[in-house]
Amino acid sequence: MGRPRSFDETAVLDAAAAEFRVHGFADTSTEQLCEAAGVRRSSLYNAFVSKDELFVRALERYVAGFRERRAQVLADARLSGAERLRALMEGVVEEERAAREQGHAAGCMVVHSMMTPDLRERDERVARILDRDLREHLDLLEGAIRAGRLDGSIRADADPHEGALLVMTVISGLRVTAQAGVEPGLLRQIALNGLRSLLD
Amino acid sequence: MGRPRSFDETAVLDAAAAEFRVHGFADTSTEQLCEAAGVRRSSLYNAFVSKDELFVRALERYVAGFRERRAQVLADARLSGAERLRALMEGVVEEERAAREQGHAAGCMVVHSMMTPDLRERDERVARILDRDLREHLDLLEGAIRAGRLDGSIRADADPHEGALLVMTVISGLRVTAQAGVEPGLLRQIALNGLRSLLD
DNA sequence: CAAATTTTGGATTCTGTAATACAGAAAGGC
DNA sequence: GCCTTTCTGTATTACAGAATCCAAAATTTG
Repeated sequence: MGRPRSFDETAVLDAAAAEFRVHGFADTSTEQLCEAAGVRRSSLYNAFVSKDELFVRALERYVAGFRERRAQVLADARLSGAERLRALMEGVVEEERAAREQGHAAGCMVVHSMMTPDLRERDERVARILDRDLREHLDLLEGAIRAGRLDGSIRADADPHEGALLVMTVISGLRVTAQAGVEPGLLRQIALNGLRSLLD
Repeated sequence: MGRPRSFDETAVLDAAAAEFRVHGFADTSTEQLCEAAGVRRSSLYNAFVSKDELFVRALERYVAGFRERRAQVLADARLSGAERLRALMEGVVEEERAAREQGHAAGCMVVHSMMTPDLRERDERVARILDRDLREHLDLLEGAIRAGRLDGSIRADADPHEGALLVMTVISGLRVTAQAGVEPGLLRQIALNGLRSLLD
């Protein structure tokens, strides 16, 4: 009963995440969010309590999306361990390439949130989401690295945990480097070189 | 003539940079800045026009400091090319170790500023400073890599430009990873593994 | 001592923006 | 046709934080 919602809640979250990932929390106004989502302010506040609440939900959805795509790649038994890592990096590069076509870098909600301790402190849920995402990401990466050691595509002397942290570090670094306007082709090279300790 | 300034201008800039590097521009209030610098608001505004102006000057000084320390290491003819890169990474790790003792990660004004396109747009000086810093950083790195290729400490097939970008990427990535609370020892391992394509 | 300038401390103003309020139209279910 | 809910559009409020102002004390030079 009552008029149904005319917009897709998840579409709004995606639009919000798209803004937050490039501008970060503080530099994204509710105005921008309405604009990007194509929703009036009243509707937005009616559906999502506050900017903080919207951010948390957008972050949740953002990491969930990555979690899924990551799992898809990193646990794909058809690929060797090394191929999984390469495919993962390719995904990042592709994202940056697509963003570049729009005239900016892709940005990253996780990098922004990690770099902003105040955000984590103001809402413990943000900290929880980031911690969980990190753990899961590292677990998947370690799995892929172990698989690679078994199938011979990854150096046998590579430590899975250290290797996983390296992959995370390179991805975060790429997010920053991409902001300088470095071309996707170069980003790919950087990514592969960065993982050389695992792949050779 | 007149009462002399009782505080050291550069000390205030350093204190401001210390705040900005962990909280970023938007999440640092003028209150915090006064507090950190031990200066009254009136004095601060008297000496530095505005928060924006203070930020630009703090950023200038921040990158100048790094520029100097970098040049010291990366152009040290007594070290092999590889040793210079290792010393550079050691500096980053050491910074994070020191910050960790204070209970937080070191942060980075450059990473924050790079990730915040709005900042670069609002003040072209910020863009100029970042661009110049990037160029100089890459130049120094390329020099060290070339030196390493000659002295045999760096792989002969390493492309200097790609290598320099890799080093920058790894450093930026470390700034993010450090925020997750990873121990300095691990950070060092990550750094070395990340540069494996150059050092082996 | 006089002039100049900064400091202190607090009060005040200004501004951007998050958030609320509201009236009427629209779109469903019962 | 009635009830409920959401939508549009605009207007208003609330608040945080940047910036200004001020009067009195302090510290220097000449």
